[in-house]
Amino acid sequence: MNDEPRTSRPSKPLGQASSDSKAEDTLNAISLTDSAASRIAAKINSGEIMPGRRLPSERALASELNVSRPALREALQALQSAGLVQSRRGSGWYVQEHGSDDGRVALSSWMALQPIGDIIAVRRILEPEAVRSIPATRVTDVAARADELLKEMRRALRNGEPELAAQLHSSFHRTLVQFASTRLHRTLLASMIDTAENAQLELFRTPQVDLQSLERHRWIADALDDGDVEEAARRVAAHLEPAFTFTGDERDQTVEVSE
Amino acid sequence: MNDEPRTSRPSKPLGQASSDSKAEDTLNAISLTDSAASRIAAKINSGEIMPGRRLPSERALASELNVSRPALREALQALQSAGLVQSRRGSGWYVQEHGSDDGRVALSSWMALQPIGDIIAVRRILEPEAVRSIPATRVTDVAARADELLKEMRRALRNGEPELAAQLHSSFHRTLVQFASTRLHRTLLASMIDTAENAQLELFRTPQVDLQSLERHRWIADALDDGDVEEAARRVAAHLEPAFTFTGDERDQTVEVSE
DNA sequence: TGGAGGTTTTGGTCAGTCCAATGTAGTATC
DNA sequence: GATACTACATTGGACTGACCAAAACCTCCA
Repeated sequence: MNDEPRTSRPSKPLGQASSDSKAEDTLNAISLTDSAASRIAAKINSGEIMPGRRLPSERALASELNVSRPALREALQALQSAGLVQSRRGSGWYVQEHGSDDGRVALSSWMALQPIGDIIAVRRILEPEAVRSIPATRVTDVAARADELLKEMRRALRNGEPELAAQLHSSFHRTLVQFASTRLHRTLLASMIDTAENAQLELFRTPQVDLQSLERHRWIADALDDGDVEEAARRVAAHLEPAFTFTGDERDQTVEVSE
Repeated sequence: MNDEPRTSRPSKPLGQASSDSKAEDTLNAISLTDSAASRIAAKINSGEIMPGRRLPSERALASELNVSRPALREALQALQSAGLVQSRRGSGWYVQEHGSDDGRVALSSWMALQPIGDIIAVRRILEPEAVRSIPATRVTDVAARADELLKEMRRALRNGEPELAAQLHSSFHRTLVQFASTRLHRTLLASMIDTAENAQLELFRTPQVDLQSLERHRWIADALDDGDVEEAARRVAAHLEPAFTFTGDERDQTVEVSE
């Protein structure tokens, strides 16, 4: 077949635009898409393209990086998923601003891959701290909202709606942590709470457990009703104690080979 | 499930393409790629395709989801970036196993977008807890390694190698947290420490600050030398106090409008 | 001067084609 | 009969060229 070293693209006349493409060898060995992605990421992280600014158009970038537009688009899509860039139809690709919330999809799908037990364990560290950050002036607000959610939760459980209950349970926790001092703190917790929701669904399907759970949440809310944020934080920690939580990791379910 | 006549692809006002799917409206309104990505993610998260198993081939999946292969590939690439799936050339796309470490690239690039001040603040919560998890039997090991790193750090600073110093600084912190009880805890911290390293570089370039920093790390290591993990944890927290840290966010640099 | 309307640019999507890595079945060999 | 090798089918990787729609830009006219 082709006796040429595999560095050259098949029948591509453009050849090597850069005569010194030695450092790129390692990247080329992987995949063009990945290579393009890291080269774009490098442009961004190095500050060559500042946050908020526009990248060159797809066609321009593609020719600059010596890849086809489809390959370039795959790379951009990957970077978008990672929260590095964002596309605006008809306008261009823009470098994501610092602290923008859009990367949360990336975080969430990543978090979904983590063992639920790990998530609870880390929440046990982060969540009490977030509760401690509730301003004294807002404690009553939070307590009121928590009470409301618990009431709805009880109703949902009575009506045999475990999905709704699980959802309300997530809202309860999100309510508790809404005043975490930094956005990162809030975002991480929100993502972990969301991810845990699915697993918690199991809990709410077993009648005995769901009532226990409700009681423990009532216990937390009581502390808030008293305006005792510190005690509430302690109770949240206790609530997330491994012994109490569902570390379900049932790999033993029947795995059917669908064709 | 969805048998609506979506055949007419061009000239399709994707405004109200679907007559029945209400839940998908929001997705459909975005982009075919995104829609495909979430539909695949749904397949995975719902357990329809278990971790480790193979997805249908690109051609099959594309026709199943009523998108073209390029669009499908963009979606897959995005999911891969998020750590949900992984491709094996010539074999197929596979659902990533739980707890696999490959998603860390996604986490790191996401973390890199977060304000450095936020990162430090969250580290201040997670890092002391990780230090507390050092087993009594391993404290001397950790202490020895920490001492070693500090020595190298001092040498690097004297030799005017701030990059090396920053790197060693990261290693120091990674050493402290290596016994965090869960992988998620370790991964999050590692990612935050790495991200912070770049910002910390600034510190190590200013002679006064670098020595202060060295002193504070010495202070932490001393507690470890005494075998007092609890005290070490407290000192780590103090070390990460906002007042002490560099929250650099200089947006005021000249932004020139190229072209 | 200020819109209205057309033109250009840009991302979104598609079809068709080829290449290379992988996996497999079938054949030849011992 | 077991093993090694070859040929082929499948699959991801990549490219070309084209068209559409949204956005941005520009021109021209009132």
